[in-house]
Amino acid sequence: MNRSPTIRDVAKRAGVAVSTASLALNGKPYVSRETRFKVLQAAEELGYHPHTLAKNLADGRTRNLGLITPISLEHLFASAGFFSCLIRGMHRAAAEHGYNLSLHIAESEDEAVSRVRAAIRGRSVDGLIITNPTVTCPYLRDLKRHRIPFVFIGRPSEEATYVDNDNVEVSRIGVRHLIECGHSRIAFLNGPAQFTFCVDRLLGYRAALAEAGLPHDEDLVWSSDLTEGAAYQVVWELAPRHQFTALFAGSDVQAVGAIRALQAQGFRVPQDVAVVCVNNTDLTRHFIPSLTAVDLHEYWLGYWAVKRLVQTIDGEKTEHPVLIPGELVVRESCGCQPEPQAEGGDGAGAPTRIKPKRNSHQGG
Amino acid sequence: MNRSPTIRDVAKRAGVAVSTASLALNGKPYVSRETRFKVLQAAEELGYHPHTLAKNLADGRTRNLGLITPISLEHLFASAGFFSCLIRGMHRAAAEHGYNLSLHIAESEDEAVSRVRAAIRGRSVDGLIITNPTVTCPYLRDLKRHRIPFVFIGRPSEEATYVDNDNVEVSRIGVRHLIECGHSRIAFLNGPAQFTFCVDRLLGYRAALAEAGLPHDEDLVWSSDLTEGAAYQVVWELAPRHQFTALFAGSDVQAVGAIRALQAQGFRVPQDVAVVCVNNTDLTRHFIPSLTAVDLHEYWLGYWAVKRLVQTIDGEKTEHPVLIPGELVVRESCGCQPEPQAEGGDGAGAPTRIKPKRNSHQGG
DNA sequence: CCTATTCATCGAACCGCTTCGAGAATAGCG
DNA sequence: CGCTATTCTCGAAGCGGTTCGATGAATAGG
Repeated sequence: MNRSPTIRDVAKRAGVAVSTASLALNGKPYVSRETRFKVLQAAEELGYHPHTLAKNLADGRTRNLGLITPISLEHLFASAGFFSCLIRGMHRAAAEHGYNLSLHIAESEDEAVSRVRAAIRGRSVDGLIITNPTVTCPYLRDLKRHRIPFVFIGRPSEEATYVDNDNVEVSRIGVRHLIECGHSRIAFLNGPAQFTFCVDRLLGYRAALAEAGLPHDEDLVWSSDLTEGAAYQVVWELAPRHQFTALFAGSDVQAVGAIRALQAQGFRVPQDVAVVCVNNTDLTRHFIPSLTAVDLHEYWLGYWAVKRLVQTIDGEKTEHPVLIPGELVVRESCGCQPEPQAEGGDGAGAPTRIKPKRNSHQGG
Repeated sequence: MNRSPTIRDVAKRAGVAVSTASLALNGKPYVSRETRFKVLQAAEELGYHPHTLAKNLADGRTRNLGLITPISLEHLFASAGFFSCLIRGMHRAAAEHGYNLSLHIAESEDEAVSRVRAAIRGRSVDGLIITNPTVTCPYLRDLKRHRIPFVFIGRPSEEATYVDNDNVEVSRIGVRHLIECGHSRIAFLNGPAQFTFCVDRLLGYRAALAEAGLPHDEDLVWSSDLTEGAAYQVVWELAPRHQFTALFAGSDVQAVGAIRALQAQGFRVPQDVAVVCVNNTDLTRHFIPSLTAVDLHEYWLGYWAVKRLVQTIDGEKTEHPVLIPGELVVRESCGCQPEPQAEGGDGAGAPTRIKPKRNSHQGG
């Protein structure tokens, strides 16, 4: 009937054996010019296209990459458009290497574990990318026992291949900018220390100060949940008790909470307190004042995660992590631009981008 | 030797034929109680888990659903966290029906077409979900010719199964709220008419006015691109030339552009002009004033799209579209003195809002 | 001129599962 | 008790590819 043509049909039409057809179709050696031509022609005429599943079953590769995402950290994702960018980057790398991306979203860590296991058991993927590894990392054992290639997005606590933002650099860039704007008393509103990225960012904050020969006042290091309300409260409480002229916030949403608190206490932003934050989002673009932010390049995070995973699958040993540099996007909140941006231009008003020095973050 | 056990191993250990093992394992009838037990036990002992690929090849189903997304409309996605929500909803429905989700992102419509074709040829999916169908809809022919089940997200121009926001309702809800706040001269900043959702929303706008017995002034229907800058320009130009006390904006970003323009001209929001917009996002939550918005429930959009697709795959004929209702989230920009109402959802950044001015005494 | 390689092709086995048709055993019924 | 249904089990034939080992033919080497 209308059954789509198989390689057997092609072989028959070309007058060759199935095995020969397979070789020809796949560009393998040991096929004469004419034979190859005959086969290709037959395939063309028949409108032949290989059956993915069959191919995969036969050669034992699924050509599938699984993305495991415990969405419990959803706000982190959703807020930053993180997820979309990440996925796009992953998708591009996957496409470059002929892989497919399949999604495994989990509402909880337990569910994430069971999804990892299901993927392993069903042998439905050649490798796994796991975002937001937690401290416990319960799947690690399974992954290692079954020798299934995997890459984490985000720095895990235990040793494992991972791709992450260069969070030390990220905050260093942000703080350095504030220093360059002339500030020396810079508060840091960090996220909860349970996240490795917050730990790393604190290092960057200190590094920037040290670099500039500025004293480091531990009292200026604050911390709040990633919500606006939490940030508001912390800043509301701590701001009056300290001397500072600038604030570096761990996220766009925290920055907004902080700014509201500051304004409520009579500080003007950026005149009295300059603000720079992490995460370049719609919010930082459209907030008033628009927020100077460190862009995390989530796209490349996803891209390199897949790249790395593919390398692992191909048996290349690449132990050291990939770190994605951040990039400063200067807007109004840091107060270093005399004029507010041109109104009505192309949306957010063209921001000034400051290129970070290129990190040689990729090995080969 | 560490080869994972196959159904043959199970059969052998249970002392039955492979075919019997298969029946037992899959809970099919015509297997005696004891035999079934023996097989299950053997499987358990061996740690047997079926090989997805083999299963799929054998019974001709891939258990894969493809998501085709032309990302050209990325800003639409990214800005609303649209994509993440959509995907989560899709994922949930897919999981409920035992399907897998595989991603096919395209940077252009051409690429989308080729991805659709590739998916069809490779027979790698049982069905396709296609977001943002365009007017031309070039894949439609292929889809129909190959009889592959598909569902659109967004109303297509041609006839086809689709799931969409109930865009007429969406704007009707928003405008109705403004009317209830006492406004009668309500401007509408719509998006480009090339999008079906903009067309629909205009209908809703008119319906709301008509319902309330208010006159409809065509001069108050404006339109701009979905960017802040475009919105700013349009409002900047048109606002002074018309009498109005409220504005309904087609998106969060447009609303921000409009508000900036209004403020630049000396209008206060919400005192002089009340604003309500479509899209409940981080931006609407955290902007000052926070924006009253119609939440689009993208999660359910994704959920129902998959649900519908599965129905189609199962051969149920369900021609009429699924329309997802919107939901009004009242905040400050409409000026109607919002209650501290609980927002639907998980509370990430929900209006546990701390109000800077009025409530400054509440702190702590 | 004869043998050792290399090249080109083929048939068969296989990947791991489902399903079909057939046969044996048991049950139902007049 | 004989005959048809029903229940249970089995072997074999796919699903649509890849890959291995064998077989000639062509080429090269001595």
